[in-house]
Amino acid sequence: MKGLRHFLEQEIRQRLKDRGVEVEVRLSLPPRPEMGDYATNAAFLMARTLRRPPGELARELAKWIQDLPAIARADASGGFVNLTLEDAFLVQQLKEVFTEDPLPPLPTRTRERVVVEFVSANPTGPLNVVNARAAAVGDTLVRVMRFAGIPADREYYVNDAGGQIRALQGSIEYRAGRRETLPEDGYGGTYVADLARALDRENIPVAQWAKEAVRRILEGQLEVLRRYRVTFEAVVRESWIRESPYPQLVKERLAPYLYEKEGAVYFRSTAFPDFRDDKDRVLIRSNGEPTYFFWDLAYHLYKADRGYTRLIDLWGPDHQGYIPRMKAGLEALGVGGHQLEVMIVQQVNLFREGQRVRMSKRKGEFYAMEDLLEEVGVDATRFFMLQRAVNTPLDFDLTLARTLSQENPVYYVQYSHARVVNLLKYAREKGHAPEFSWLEGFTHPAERTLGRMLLRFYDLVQDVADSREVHRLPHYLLDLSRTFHQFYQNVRVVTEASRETRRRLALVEMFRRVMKAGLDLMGVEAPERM
RNA sequence: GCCCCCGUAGCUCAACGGGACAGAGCAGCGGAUUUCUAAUCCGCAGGUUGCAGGUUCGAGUCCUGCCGGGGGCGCCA
Repeated sequence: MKGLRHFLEQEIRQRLKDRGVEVEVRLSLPPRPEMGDYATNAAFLMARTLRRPPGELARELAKWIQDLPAIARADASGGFVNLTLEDAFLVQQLKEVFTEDPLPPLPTRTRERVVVEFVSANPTGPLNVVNARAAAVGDTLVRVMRFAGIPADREYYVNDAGGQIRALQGSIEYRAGRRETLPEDGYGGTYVADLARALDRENIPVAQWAKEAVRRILEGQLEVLRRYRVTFEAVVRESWIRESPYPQLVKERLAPYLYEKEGAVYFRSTAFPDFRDDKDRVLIRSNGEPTYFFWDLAYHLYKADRGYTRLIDLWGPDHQGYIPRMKAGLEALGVGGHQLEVMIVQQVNLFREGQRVRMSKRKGEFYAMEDLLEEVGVDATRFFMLQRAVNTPLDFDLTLARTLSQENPVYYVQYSHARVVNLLKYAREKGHAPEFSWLEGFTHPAERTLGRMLLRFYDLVQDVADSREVHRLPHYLLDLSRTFHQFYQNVRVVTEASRETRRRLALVEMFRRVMKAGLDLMGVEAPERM
């Protein structure tokens, strides 16, 4: 068991079970480090059902578990039980958990198969900054899940059919002077003019323009994403879905929930109280054209059909109201509405020199994802995008992200990696290599603090994978960096004393591995020098 | 009018099933360096968690109402 906390929780749960007590023991960090390594509120939880005072139960609980080999001390404090771990146990864990380089992912621990769909921008223009946020989150979530032993894939959906494509066609025609007016819902960006010029010059038949434009725009989007270190296991086109058997399947399976009104076919989404849709939804318009909702259901059925048991979608805030009908639809399709998990990625506000940057100018020009990568780079962009909980709006400070200095958290973290690499290199030049087996205890408090922080890594990875709270990863790495910098400040590693040097180098090497693994999960570079 | 998200230090944000004295970074002030990289470290200061009630042994977290910001309420996608 690689997660220290998860391991201890199980140990304690088992011990209590032996005493005839069943309680979901959860360990947390005590408010102040001197109180111990972990704390549990289990006594409070037991108090309710056993109808006994928590303080008393905590003392009893402490007595029951204090002789566990991992535990040096268990102190009851109020209703809490604070645990201090045995140094020997911590060291043994460190040596066991961090032996391999690079750190290996956890073994598969579920039958679930996850597909995360994100960005899925319309192929009618360049990617924007919210797409950059969704890309960072979706990609990192997949990386973390895989590392945590949950099979997961990335997917990109292309709406290359329907009204917007007609609008694109019309917009290009207009820009090429083949049409009097811009369509009402047309696109006015300069990229449309560029496309018009190119397509015209290359003598592409006018009827092919939209198709060709979509191809080029999509390629451009995927290229920007590749530069951002995001690739997809699958890119699925709506035009392909339309030709597939899935639309027919949707019609058949939804039949019991369909009715006609005013010439249109409605899906009775309100028939599923679990998902609380306000009203029934049109599936087929009165003119015979299916709605976007219909094609989207077909697409999601296709996902389930490929063996995915959990469908995670990252949507923009303007799609909030779309969730209930989609879940109801999947329920009716037999996929199960609860299999769909929608993460709403909130907006991104750009600031430069403290001033709000207007993202959309007139004529369809806007600050695009490419501009962001060019201005602040991939590392800073990914790091900043991952730092906040996805369902809260994000203020992105371009000036700060660009700053090559102390106040920039990206460099703080990267610097700790560069520093540790340099330290190991220096040691090697002096003839010292890390020796794990010589690590038997701690000779300085900062060593223990660092070791304890390292052992949180696999716990964190599992927590992030389960909770989907990707922002906890950069926060942990920031914390871990701080701990390492403190260690570095307080503990001289390379000295004349060869044995002490080499056992300290073992701890240093473990830090390097964890930091490297953590940065990899975020898709952020781990520099060797800065 | 109804639905969803957000409101925590001057600024940007944490707070892991409701848990202990609400924590970081930045900005501010004061210190540490002829370094195994100072892109670092240490210290000081900074709070009625938007407001008012409620539930609970215990609320930033749950419930109700209100205020403020954002988004949605199409036979658009």
